[in-house]
Amino acid sequence: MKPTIRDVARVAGVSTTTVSRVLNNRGYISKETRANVYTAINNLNYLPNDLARSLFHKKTNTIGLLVPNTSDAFFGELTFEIQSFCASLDYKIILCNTLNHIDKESKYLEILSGSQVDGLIMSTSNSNILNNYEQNLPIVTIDHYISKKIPLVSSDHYSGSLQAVELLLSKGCQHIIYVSTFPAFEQSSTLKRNAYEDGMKRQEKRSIIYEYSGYEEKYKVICKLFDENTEVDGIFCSDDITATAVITEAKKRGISIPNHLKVIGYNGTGVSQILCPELTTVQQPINLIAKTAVKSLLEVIDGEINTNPTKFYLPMKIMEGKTT
Amino acid sequence: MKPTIRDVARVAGVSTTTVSRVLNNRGYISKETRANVYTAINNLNYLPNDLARSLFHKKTNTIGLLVPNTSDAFFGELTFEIQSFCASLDYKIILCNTLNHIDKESKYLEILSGSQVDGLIMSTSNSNILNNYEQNLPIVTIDHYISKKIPLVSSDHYSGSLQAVELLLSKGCQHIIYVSTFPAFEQSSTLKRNAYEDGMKRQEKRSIIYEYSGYEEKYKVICKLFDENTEVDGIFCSDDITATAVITEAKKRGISIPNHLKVIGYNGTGVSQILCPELTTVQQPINLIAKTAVKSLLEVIDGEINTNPTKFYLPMKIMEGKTT
DNA sequence: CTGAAAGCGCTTACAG
DNA sequence: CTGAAAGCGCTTACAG
Repeated sequence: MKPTIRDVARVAGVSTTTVSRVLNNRGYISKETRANVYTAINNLNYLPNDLARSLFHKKTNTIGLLVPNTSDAFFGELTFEIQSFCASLDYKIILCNTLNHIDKESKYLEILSGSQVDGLIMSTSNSNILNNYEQNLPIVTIDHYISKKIPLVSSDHYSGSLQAVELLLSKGCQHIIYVSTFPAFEQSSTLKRNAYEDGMKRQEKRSIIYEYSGYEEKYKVICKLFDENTEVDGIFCSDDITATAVITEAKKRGISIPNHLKVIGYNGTGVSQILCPELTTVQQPINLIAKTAVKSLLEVIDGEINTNPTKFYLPMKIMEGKTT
Repeated sequence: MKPTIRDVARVAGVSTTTVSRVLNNRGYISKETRANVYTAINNLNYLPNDLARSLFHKKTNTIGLLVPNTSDAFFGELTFEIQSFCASLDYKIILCNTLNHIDKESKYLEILSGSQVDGLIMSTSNSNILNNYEQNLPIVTIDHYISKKIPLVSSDHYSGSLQAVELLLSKGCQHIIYVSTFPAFEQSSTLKRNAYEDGMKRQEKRSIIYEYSGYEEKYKVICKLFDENTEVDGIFCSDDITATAVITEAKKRGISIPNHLKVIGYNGTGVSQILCPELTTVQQPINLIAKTAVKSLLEVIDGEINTNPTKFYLPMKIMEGKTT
């Protein structure tokens, strides 16, 4: 059996109160007593039970993190950054992969509430379906706006996408197409699309948009795009993986990049930069997103009066490679 | 304040004992009482506090997961698979990214012990440095052998690597080189390397090995490899990212793949298959690794007598693309 | 079928 | 400087 504070008290010949005070550096303790307690702790290999502490304090120093899938490069990195930053602030992370399934999300929410997490960071689609249990739980969302009361942390997708379109335009592209996943799960999709359309409109160019939902459909849609737009000379993609697929198809068709066609991706995760360093992409500030989300969640948890704006739109940066 | 079992008892006009029995479906309860309790629960929006339950049962249904970094595609996927499978078995995951730093590892181990996790899944380098606290904690490691008592789950790296070498040989390669990260952190590196050497020896071919440790060094080493071995016609890489770098450099030098040079990577994660579908690679059965690790951990946690072998070497499969 | 009591491992007023 | 007591929110023998 694991030793408890009682065992320590017995061995050190003091009360549990005293042991607790030594442990928490609280009140006055004679040097001798303190020393005795510490030797007992060491001899017994005693480690305080955080469950009991949390129960008393009504604070677990644990945060629930909901993401769709850590296999996805963006979320894998985001999870890393959030967990690492939390650890530096003495918070633990309970990780939940929701796959954007509404039933999983609400089950996880219930589990996390039951686990008495101090707060929630959510970057998952159906965030608006909060159980009653979460009414008073501090929450911050990433990329998914829920309500005025819940802080939102997000890349400035509109501005980032506008930069992409403007880069293509400035390089002389005349026929720029936007290819995207179907904007069902991601609120950011709408922003990207709007930015593309606005950017085109300003230059009095016609918007051409292709959207797909599944894997096979993606390939078909890309082929269709090339078939139907032989004059295309610029493609802005909603993510790097799509951009890679576009580039592959273009090469297959003998279209030279960046001479005849310029391509820009989106996200700029570490993996895609390593695997496709040549890709020009709009990079999300993942580390900054993580830190901002954690900080503003902790502000709510610590009950700091929050008159700050509760939306953060973080700057995106174009990483220019060789595809533009 | 969150309602407690006491509030429910008060509202339902029964004792907390009775509420608890309703909650846990234990003992006999009259239909009427049960109904009353449920309406009280619903009206109050009551959710049991798992902290208190865990404290009593000495069981948290929580597992600590230590990986180097979820940004890495392999660990991002592994984390997803482990967490998802655990969730289906009603276990939570506390995630820790160790970056293979020994000090972080041992700090996380202490935190997890304090959190009373029921067990640990470790896939991190210094696993042999267990604190005293973990002496009796059920542990399973992935890819890092610690001792006979601790189950190890691993891909069959030796056999997988041998397959790779044999594939290159069977395709007629005469000068096969092995490029790898410096085998400091990964025990698997040694196995891969041994398999390469054995495979070469069997065909009476000379082994040529290049190893690097950092990012810049990788690039230099790859260049050196080509400079020093103009006759190279096969390269087996310790991971897909290295393989991609090799391919990029080969193309730059005008070496045609797979005609003049065949390249095989290692890991076969989802991202690299999406971003570089043409790469031939030795794929790790990530889903199987996750399930095996979780299952054998739960066996230990559930105290099932374990006369089973405590090492699992899971089969790897070559995914043949267009680089061989 | 139901409740009072003790206890899981801690912490903190309170009293001395 | 130190300890006895109550309590965090549960559960489970035990008794009726």
